Amino acid sequence: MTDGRRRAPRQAEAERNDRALLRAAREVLAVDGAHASVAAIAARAGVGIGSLYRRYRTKEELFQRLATLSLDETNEAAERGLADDDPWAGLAGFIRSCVEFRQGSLGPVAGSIEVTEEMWAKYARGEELLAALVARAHEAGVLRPDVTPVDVSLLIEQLGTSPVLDQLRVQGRDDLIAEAANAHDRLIAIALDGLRAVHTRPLPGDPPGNRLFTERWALRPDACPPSPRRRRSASG
Amino acid sequence: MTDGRRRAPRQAEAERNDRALLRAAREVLAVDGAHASVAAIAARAGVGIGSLYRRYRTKEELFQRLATLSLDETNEAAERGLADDDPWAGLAGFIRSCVEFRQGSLGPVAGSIEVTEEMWAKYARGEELLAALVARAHEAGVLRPDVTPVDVSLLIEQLGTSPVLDQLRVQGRDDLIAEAANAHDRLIAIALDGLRAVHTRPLPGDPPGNRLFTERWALRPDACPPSPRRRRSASG
DNA sequence: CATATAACGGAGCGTTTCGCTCCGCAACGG
DNA sequence: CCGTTGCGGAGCGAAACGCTCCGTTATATG
Repeated sequence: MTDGRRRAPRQAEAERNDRALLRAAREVLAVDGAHASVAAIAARAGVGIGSLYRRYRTKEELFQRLATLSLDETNEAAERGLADDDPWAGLAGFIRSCVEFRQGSLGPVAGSIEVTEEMWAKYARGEELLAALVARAHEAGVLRPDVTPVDVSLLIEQLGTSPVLDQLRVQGRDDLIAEAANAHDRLIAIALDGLRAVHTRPLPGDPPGNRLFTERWALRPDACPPSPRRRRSASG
Repeated sequence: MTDGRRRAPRQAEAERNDRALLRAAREVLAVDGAHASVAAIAARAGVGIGSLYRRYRTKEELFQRLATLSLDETNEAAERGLADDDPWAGLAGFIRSCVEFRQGSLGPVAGSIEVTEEMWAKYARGEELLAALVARAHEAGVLRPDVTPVDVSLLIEQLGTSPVLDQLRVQGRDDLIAEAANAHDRLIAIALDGLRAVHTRPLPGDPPGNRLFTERWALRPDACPPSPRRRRSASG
């Protein structure tokens, strides 16, 4: 019995492994999309499959935890953005943060994992924060007038994956990765400038609705990727 | 030998099937990335697998043909852009065209198929055309000064896939597809505006080099997706 | 040293998916 | 009738996948 006095060294290793798993999962998801395999995640984390399954009972559970943490990171970034006195810098910093930690890489798992109540709650909170960020930028006159929070969210997802960068990573071309990352940064800068209020021509069509985000997360039973091997059979 | 007089009716059907296959391949690639399966392509084209393999001997051959056609489309779009008297409209139209026909969806197969000499030649031609398009826009002062042709190419690839749109398509949410497509158009408009010369702040870092494009297409034997079942064994 | 405990890595099981082959069938021409 | 030509898809061997199970290794105590 350690009684909680001092962490056993193996317990510290377990914690490091958990963090490595979550980071690896995000990276593999960004590259392989919906087909990301647990074996690839474990390998990338430098951890045995056994350890992964000791921490998470199923692939779905791992992805749910990842999604929850991603929502947390999003909300923290939004709060940091609101804490910035400059409305534009706050919004731009938020977008950059979300792109940086690859918020969008979880998109491919939408519809294939069950959305917990905790996740919905965090998502709703993030919606409020983003709405505030966007509203403040509009009031300050620094954001082009017809840009909506949904536009911003979609832009984050669009920029959240860098095809070239991810592919070079999976190919192990470490010599080109820095250049590709810089190239990606340039695209982000271009897109952010496109959001500025200097552009007065209205955006095409009607503003997109929230359903584009919410409905794709509705669990559809035929979505195969994460858990074809159902643990808990139809219970109720 | 029909000698080219009149196509037999079955031959016309074969041609329609070929076109359907190529279109389906592009769509499936956009959604499933490197893991796109021939069965999915054939099914989406409404064609039997047998017909696919009568036209193309391997999956690799299909993808090579697709890539070649994609390069043709790119070059035609660039020529149309140069034919436009307005330098900005020409460049923007080129970008829109490439995004529209999903030029970027072939990215995931890079490194997994052999690049033919014909493909390299067409690619080189496209490089020249794009350089001319960009140079002309710079001379007219409508494109922000430090944007390079590689920036433009990467932007096309970045915008070429719409995560939300593709996912809704695969989920069969036809009711939301129009809205998602419109949302994607808004992002394109934003990004294009970000390219305009009204923005004078320099882009971060050094301009990206061509190697980001060329080197990823170098065939690496461990890239699994398209033809694990090698047809022609090492015939060196 | 022996023993107990706890976290580790990965071989391997059963299943699914994949690239591709093969063959029976339908549509035309004589 | 037969011959030709293109069609669709069942099914084969191989690979990948989610997950289980077990032998190994590291620490703690005598």
